[in-house]
Amino acid sequence: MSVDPRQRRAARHAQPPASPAQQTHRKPPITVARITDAALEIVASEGYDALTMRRVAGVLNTGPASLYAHVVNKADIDELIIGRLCAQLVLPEPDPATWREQILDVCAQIRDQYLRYPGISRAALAMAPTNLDVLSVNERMLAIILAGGIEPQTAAWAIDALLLYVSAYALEISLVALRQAHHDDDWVFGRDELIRRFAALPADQFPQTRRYAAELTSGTGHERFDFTLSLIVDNLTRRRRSGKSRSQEAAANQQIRDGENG
Amino acid sequence: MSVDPRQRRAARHAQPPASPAQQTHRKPPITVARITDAALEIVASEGYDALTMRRVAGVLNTGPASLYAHVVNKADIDELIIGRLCAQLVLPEPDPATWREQILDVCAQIRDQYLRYPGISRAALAMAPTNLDVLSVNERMLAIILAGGIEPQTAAWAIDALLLYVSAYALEISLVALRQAHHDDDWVFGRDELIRRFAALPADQFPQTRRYAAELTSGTGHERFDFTLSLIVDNLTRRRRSGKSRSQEAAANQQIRDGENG
DNA sequence: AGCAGGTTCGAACACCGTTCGTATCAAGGT
DNA sequence: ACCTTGATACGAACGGTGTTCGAACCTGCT
Repeated sequence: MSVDPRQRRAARHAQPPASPAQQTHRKPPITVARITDAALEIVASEGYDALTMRRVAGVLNTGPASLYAHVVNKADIDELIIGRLCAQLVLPEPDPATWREQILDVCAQIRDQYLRYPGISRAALAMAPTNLDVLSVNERMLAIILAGGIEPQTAAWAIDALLLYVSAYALEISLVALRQAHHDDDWVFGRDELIRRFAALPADQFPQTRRYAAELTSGTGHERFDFTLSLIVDNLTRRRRSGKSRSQEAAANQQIRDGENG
Repeated sequence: MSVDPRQRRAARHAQPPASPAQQTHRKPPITVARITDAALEIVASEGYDALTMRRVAGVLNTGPASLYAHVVNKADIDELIIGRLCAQLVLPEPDPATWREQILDVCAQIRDQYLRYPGISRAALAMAPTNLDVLSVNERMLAIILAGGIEPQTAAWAIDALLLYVSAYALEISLVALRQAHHDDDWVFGRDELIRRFAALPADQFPQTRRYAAELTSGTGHERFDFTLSLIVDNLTRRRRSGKSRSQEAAANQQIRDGENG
């Protein structure tokens, strides 16, 4: 019935475990799960740029054409690995008392998963928001923020902002890490080299950059990450609905859209 | 002596206009400026994925090998077009009274430039922060935020957060636009289709997504963009250094956060 | 047994970034 | 005038990519 892998993908969710351990034969069959495993293995060890149809097929001891019976596209493989990655997250039950820590924890988990598979966030950014696994993450994040008493519209946009920033942050970190690993030493600069370069800029054109080179290059750990996420989440609490002062909230929303050029 | 295009790139900045209008011959010579023009033309009309060495060479009526006398890499072309794009921004003189509007305006300009050249923000995300033109933008943004009385460390991290978010936002918008343009109609969903899909999700697993499908899919214009940027910039004012006399600036900021502290 | 349909996969297509070697061409030095 | 020199231009090719085609193969069912 399902020759077309598109129909396969449509029916991929909700699969019974089928028969257990029947591949006593020499060559195990190619499955979507094995393709996903191979792809993630490649990305984890060599980065997203090395994720190639031929490389995946090579891990599975076959040719690239064999994959297209199980997978529509390379974009389909991207969707598979992002889905697997989302499924590995541990999503807490929404708790109104600790919703802030909960949402920050989920974001940190996503970041760490992205960093475990360098460059994979590029696939996450390019993926359509149709996938069930990423929708599950969205659902849980929405539930957590709603439990914090934030307005639905604010919560929805906040989730978008958080996920977008997390992806971009992980992508940037991964790219410099991959550049370092590939060129091995130079052509990419460490923090000291970067400060030296900033100090060597023309003084009349880059006064602030020269003066604050240390601040510009700091944030080696995840300080920048924590900074931005706290910025977003802290400001969310100002817009939470409270039974008393609706006027306060109206003022806050007015403040939102007084920015430029609507 | 400068056969090597790397040395060309090093000497690319600060070029005298050289001899004017000497190409009275039939075929104008290939220059870095013409390569940049051709590349931007391609990206503007067909998107970043269509930016290819062969396409650029085709616009210039030559073969791909001819480009490598002027350019090191394709990454070098990426750097050229991002630099050109940054140079086209109009960066205001820092004004302590309107620093908030100024920084939002610069971000909106960057966003619009990114959207004018669909997918180009991928190149911006992947580029090393060494380029002079992007450093100029950084410098000006830093000066603007510092004029607002924000602490240097906070300002530096805020710039990073803003640029990262703007790039990711523009990339996402560009990608869905390109998907719409390529597949022409279906396989990509408009907002109505998306709401319908959200409503069709299993009720026990996606209660919030089903309930707030309208909020999740709203923000068609740049409302999401304005929301997030305001979120970041508004919360910056809370961490400004409480120091010397900054009366007018304090008044402006008081106006901003009038909803707080009664 | 015979058939049918899903699965595997070698070969190929069109395209990509990049390199090599050669042809072209303007200017400089006898 | 010629020859030399050095930079530019570019056809051809290499190895890699995603994807398709068609023929084999195997498996399960009548």
